[in-house]
Amino acid sequence: MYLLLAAHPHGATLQEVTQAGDPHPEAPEPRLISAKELAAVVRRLEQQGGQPPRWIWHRTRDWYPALLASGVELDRCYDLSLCGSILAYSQVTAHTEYARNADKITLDDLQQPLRALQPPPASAEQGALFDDPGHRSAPRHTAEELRAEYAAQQAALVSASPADNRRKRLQLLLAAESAGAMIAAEMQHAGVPWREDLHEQILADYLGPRPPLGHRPAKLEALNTELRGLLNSPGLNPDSPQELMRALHRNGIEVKSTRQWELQESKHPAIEPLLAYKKLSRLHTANGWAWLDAWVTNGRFQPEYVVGGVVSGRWASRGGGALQIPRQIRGAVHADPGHKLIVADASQLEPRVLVALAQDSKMAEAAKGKDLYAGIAAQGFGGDRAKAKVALLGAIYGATTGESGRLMPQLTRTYPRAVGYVEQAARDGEAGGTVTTRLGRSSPPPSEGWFQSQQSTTAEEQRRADSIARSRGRFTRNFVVQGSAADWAACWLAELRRRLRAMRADGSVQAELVFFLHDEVMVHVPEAGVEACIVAIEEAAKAAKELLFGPIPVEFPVSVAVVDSYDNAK
DNA sequence: AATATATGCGCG
DNA sequence: AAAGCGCGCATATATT
Repeated sequence: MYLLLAAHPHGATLQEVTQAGDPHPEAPEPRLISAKELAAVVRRLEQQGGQPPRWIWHRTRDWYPALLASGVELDRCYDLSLCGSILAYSQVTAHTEYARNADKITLDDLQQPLRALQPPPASAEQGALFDDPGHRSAPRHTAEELRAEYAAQQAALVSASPADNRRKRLQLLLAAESAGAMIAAEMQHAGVPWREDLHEQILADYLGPRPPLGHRPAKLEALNTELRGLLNSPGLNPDSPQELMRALHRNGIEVKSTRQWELQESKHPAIEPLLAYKKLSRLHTANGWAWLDAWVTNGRFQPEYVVGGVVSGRWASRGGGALQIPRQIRGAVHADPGHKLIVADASQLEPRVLVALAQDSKMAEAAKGKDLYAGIAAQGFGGDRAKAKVALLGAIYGATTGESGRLMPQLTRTYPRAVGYVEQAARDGEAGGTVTTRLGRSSPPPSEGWFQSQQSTTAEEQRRADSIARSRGRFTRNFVVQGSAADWAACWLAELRRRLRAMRADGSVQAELVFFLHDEVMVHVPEAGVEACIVAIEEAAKAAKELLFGPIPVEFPVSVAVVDSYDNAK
């Protein structure tokens, strides 16, 4: 059953449609549901017997958080905004009317938030918000508009070529992207278990007691005093790069910037305390007491995950820097009593994805073991694992200089197919073309300005144009690998969600997905459910590989850690 | 005073 | 200007 939900000034319009997006011939007319009764109606439809419906809506993040807050969890959805973005740009559907009209319909339009249904009436009193005229505005999209949009998207999908399973894979991508949107909302709803007391202990150990507002913590203050002495700069504020640079120069430390890596080169006695200051200052400003106050509530860190926030298909995030939780404070991420955290990450995901994409059998040989870099080292780098790693990552990122640049010819000799694959992607990008991930997400085309920049006349302009072209080549080179890895991760996540939901439904294991970061997931689970969860994580990884690549002889191993505290994972 | 850009650093 | 991709955030600094 396909149920379309559209915003309405007084709540929502519900309409049953066919898979293709036509009005359902036997279903009743579209039905108006008040904001107040929405959650209950959705729950009833979700739980009536048989296969749960697929909810079709403009944007998952406008609807789902409120439903979750009301205790309603759904099985499947179709996110018109996210799927529309993919279909509008995908080369798999580039020939369709949908793609041609895309900039008219379109993304700008689709990505505007719907204002009609504001966040959840979590309680009866808050429901009153809806009666406040100030919060009411006409919805941007009627049910009919959304139905037509859905029908157009399905038509585009159906007219994609079935050859080589491209259509099937694109369909899979749309399903995975929509599932990802639900998972993102569910993870935000659940939050990462965060022990404020442990976090404060960590801060106290590194920085000293919590200082009054606007003051440096004791340890930073002490380091600052030491620095001022060592650099003969009594008024120095080391947080000011300009002041710091001048002070360093006065003391004969000839750096061009105040970055760590450059400072490390100097032997001056002020360097050590300076680096220590920078390290601690970073902790204080980025994840100190202010961070804790702002982002952790009732023992949970609840960042917003932005599905579709990165063109490659990776997720972005908002609030609290969820994608950059530093190692220093991971000890504060701690399972509830009687629970464990299962932290699983896909080992060396991007290189393995490259192996599968390029069908490089020689590199697949190297990828047989758990440690791909060791395998590569044994085959072509005299057993030097570090070298092998630098070379391979350099190929994926487009390194031209430095050690990894120098190692490229050696890598190319041993693995012409794998290197050839990313080289081709780079050349496509340099020429202004677009590239596509395994499941069919395409890189955005260059802007018109880009093509203009390539029409250069003078030698100086030409140099600049080449540099811009190469930069785009590095982007497309990386896009095919990073984006296909994101395809894999999306399927992994969706498959894992399915399994966890099944276990929750049969009452066996109450496990929750609480964190996701590119190639890593965290599940919070009662101790008794740990084994079942590990199986689910591993099975989901296998399933993801099959879905993307079929039965090819490339493994995507996951490393799993069962811990009380995140800092004990890997 | 408000807003935009640069710097630096954290994560994958 | 860290070789070489992607992101977010806090602070300093520049611009209006």
